[in-house]
Amino acid sequence: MSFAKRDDEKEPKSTVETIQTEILQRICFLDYQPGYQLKEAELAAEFCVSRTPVRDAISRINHLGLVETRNGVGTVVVALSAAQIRHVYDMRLELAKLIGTESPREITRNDCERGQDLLNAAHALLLDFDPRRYVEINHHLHGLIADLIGNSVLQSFWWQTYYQAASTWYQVSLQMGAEVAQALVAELEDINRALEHGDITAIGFIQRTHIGYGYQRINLHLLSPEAK
Amino acid sequence: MSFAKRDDEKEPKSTVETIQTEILQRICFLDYQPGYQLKEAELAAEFCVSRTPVRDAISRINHLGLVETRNGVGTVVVALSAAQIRHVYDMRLELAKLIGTESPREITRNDCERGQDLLNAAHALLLDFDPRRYVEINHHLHGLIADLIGNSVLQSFWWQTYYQAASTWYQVSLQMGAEVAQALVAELEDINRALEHGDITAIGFIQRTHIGYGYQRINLHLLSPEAK
DNA sequence: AATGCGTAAGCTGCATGCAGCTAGCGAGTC
DNA sequence: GACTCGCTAGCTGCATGCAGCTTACGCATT
Repeated sequence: MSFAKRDDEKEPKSTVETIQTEILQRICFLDYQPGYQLKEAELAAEFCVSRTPVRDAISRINHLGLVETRNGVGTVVVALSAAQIRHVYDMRLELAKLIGTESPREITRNDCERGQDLLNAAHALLLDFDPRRYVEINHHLHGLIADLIGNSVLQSFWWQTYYQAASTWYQVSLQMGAEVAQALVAELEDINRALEHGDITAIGFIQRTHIGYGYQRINLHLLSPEAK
Repeated sequence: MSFAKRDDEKEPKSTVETIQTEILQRICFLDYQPGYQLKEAELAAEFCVSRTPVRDAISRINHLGLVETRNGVGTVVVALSAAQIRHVYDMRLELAKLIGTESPREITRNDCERGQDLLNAAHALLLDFDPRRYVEINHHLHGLIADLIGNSVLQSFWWQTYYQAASTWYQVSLQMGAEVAQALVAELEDINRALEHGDITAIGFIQRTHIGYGYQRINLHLLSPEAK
């Protein structure tokens, strides 16, 4: 099981993996919005490589369903339908319940420190909100929790649904602004409490709760934007 | 969500997808056993294409964790550890429970007929057992059930765990012989009953039950072969 | 002015050649 | 005889060129 990608792991990643992660982040952070056309030659020039590794990276992202490549046309970032977003969130709700049960690993002192760092960063966000920073903190929080999952298959699935859902978060944060920061602080406080107690099962349920909240926000601000 | 692969869909598949499916089946059917070294040039010659599409196909299979590519060495079929097999089965047990709940589609007359065909094929297997035929029927049964899943993310995950577990089934069928055919007949009888009643939730639980039986067989015959 | 067609530009899919890496074998040395 | 070093065969990673497909623009016709 090797597809649980992390962007802060220490070992040097291959060229293709680097490009893949970069493109993925640009999609999640909405640098590439739905409908944007990725051109292999363009990306190849930017990363100073040939089209071959770029093609490879895009081909892998295809598996997540975030882009669609058509011959003679190009690779476009897909706009997930309301039904697909619901499917992703339904699965995340179910997967969250399994985090605590599927052979988790022990919580270490290091985990607690990472949680505290993230909480501090979230507090800073309350004073000076920045959508990109918000998504970055979310990203690190996801990495922290994914690391606790012992079942490698579940870990992989958890990452896959994360990437599929991430861009919607960013859209919401653009519309709601600092409001989402408060929700993030609340989530991190809950999670830090659970980390201190070494209670992974609780972390799963906390995640499940806040995923539910997040989906409510998406329903209000994306799928029914007239209610804004 | 485009990675729910089927080998019997009607639309013409691209070269890369064809090669990918073929290699995947060879791994699942143990034509390529763990440790076998896939050579791009060799496969390219066999499929009468260049190394490029073969590389692409192998790269995609990498996501399933079934092969591992190392520079200068080659691509070898990995042997899943006992822990990984357990992880896959644990996840399949959980996913099976969701089949009936995550927005399934309606059961049609066609589904029932496909189920009957498979049952007949399984009955034939009782008289003249053939391990490959056994796996093929299992494969079609999986396709039938995966088609009933309405949640595209769950459908994708269901296929992913299927490919990760399939090769272990084949190993067991080689050791147990006709015995597994009886289990397959029993499973298909249960599933056909549920199909006739249009009860998808039941199908999920039936799958869950028989996945449990399958894991027991694997524990007996693969992970503790001395108990044979 | 509207419509149909042809053509060209731009993109992806694939083939091929070369560079870099790895492993294994054999010669040389202690 | 055992061990070490170097070389070579074979593989993957990447660059580049060409063919095929798609789209859009412009021109001619009605």
